[in-house]
Amino acid sequence: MYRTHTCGELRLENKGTEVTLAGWVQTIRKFGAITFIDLRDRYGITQLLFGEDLNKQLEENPLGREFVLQATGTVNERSNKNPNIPTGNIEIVVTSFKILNKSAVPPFTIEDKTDGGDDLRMKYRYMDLRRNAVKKNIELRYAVNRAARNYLHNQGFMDIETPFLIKSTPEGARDFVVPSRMNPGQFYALPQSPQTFKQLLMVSGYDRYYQIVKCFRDEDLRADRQPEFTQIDCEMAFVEQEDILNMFEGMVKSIIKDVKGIDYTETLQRMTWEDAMWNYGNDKPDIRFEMKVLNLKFPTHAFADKTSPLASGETEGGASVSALLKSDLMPVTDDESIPGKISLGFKVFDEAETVVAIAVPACSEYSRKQTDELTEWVKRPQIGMKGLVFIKVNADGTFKSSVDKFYSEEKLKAIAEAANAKAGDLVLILAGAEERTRKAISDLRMEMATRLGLRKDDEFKLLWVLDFPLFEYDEEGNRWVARHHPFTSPKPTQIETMINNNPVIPARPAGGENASQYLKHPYANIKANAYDMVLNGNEIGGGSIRIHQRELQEKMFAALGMDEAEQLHKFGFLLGAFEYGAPPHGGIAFGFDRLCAILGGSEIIRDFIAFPKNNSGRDVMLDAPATIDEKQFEELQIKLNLK
RNA sequence: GGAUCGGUAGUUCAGUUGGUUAGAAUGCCGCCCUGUCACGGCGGAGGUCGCGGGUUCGAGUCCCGUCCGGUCCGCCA
Repeated sequence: MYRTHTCGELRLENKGTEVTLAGWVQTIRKFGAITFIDLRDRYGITQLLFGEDLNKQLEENPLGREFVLQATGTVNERSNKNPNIPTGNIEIVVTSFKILNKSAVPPFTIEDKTDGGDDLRMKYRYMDLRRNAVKKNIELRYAVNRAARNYLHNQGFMDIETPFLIKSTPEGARDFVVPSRMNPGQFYALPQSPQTFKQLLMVSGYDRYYQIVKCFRDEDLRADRQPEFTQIDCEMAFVEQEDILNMFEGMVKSIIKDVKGIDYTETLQRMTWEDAMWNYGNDKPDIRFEMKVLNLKFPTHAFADKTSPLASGETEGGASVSALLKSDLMPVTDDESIPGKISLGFKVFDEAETVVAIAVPACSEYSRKQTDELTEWVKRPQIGMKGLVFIKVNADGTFKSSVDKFYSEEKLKAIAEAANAKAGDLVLILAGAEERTRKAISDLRMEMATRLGLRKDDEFKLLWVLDFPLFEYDEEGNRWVARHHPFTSPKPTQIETMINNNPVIPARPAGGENASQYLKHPYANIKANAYDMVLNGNEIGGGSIRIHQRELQEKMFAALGMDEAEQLHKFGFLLGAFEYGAPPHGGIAFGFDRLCAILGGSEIIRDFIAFPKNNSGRDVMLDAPATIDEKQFEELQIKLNLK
């Protein structure tokens, strides 16, 4: 027997017991005659005391960090107790010990605050995983896994495995492909998700399915994106959107309760996609803080139902304009060559498709240097704005703005008030093309919140975002693509629109700065029966009510530019299944790694995966991917043609 | 595909306008120490400044190329 107890369980009540522990040497503290050794395992750390009588043995068998050690001795009450660890009241007075295995000197310290950099820790991940900081992430991951399984099992869901070797259907993400030796020249693809299989399971009558399952996408990586990642994949039959929302709101609350001990009792806010874009510039808004977006000028084709609280009813080049944008300090000359176009007097706002603002709390004291720095921040290529307009709402009630020469103080005041700015706030205004500007104001909002410490990683705010557009326009391919996926059903009232309109869009006029031409097509306004769950500004889950009739599915494929032959080749099995009694169904999939990371107070999913890949998709420990043997190429009848 | 930051001792980093023998902390090795738990004290070893080329009397420092890593944009149905 290697051990009688773990290194985390002995307490004062075990005093006098003879025990044997096994673990890794964390630290050695030598004091001439006596030696302390902290012995570590998965469960904790226990101090071993080596007395004078063992000195000779220690000299003959010198210990080092990370040696695997077995020690037998008696549990003793410490004379100097350590309140920082659970076993701090006791120590083991060692009577005999055995080195089970030696260790080379580790390249970094196995401590919470390690001295090792990311790259090195990944190369020696098996040692990095010994560190408490990593271990508690892996433990949290397992806790989330169990919580999800418990909830779903109790709700009657069945875990059913689906295959990993499937067929490539190059829609959306790039597939990882696997050559087939038995079928030379042919390839499997690894699933980007078990989407079609879970739909087929609904057709088969397994009306509550789930799987915590690996998915694969051959796309570039990010801090929150890995080429292989895990989803909590779920599907239900005989459900409407409402049923799914309630079921999975329950699941996430149950996970938060089990894992974090937090009773998340409030019903999740539901926000339409359009409201999210309008008020936050983002389809996954972080609602832990306010700082909502004020729309001063916006393209009416992008927000059919929206009017600015300050809209004067005037329009300019298809955009709705707040009267506040009209300069009252500079002469206004209406450009009569464009019917309906109104000149505002301030060129930057004149030329912009969209003008949006946020009020940043308690930043009116920003110095010139700080506002300049913010301006540089929005001008970076990643944000891509040409500049930043600000209004300082001073504590004494005065206003100071970078556009003082265009706007009277009354007007600045009215804008600031409309943006909900209080005395001491700083109003930031961005102007430009719709999509870019809206993304920029969202990025700026998040950045300012981060700087102000408003994004607390121990606070959790959930949200449903609903009514996504069904289609998105791919300018490069000059075609519509499914925003969610091609199995998502449109809102029933909009099926007509989908059927009765030609998906083809006239080519965009050359040199047009306005990239949102396609937004004017009827397809742009078709909304999907789709929903995302958002946690602290991160999309943690998304799903939809699916199409379950062959006719509509064919229409959808056709809208995405697939002819009949292609449809049958890629998805014939699904279209066939829909002819044999497919029930109405829908589902959702949660990003398991991401959910774990956020619950762990991080956005870096790598830290919550035992053996992750690096930014270039490499496993630096295995040094994979790698070349394969010539023999393997021969068996596969594959020749490299590297460029 | 693109942008950007970084690569100097085992490790984490500093290294000024180009200028003598490239530093610190930590780790490692040795000696001392009977109550430490970030132990302490004294001493020691440890460097192809990622790699290749160039400019220069002289390059860790400047230039070009390249490799590796981080972050982001594109991409991620």
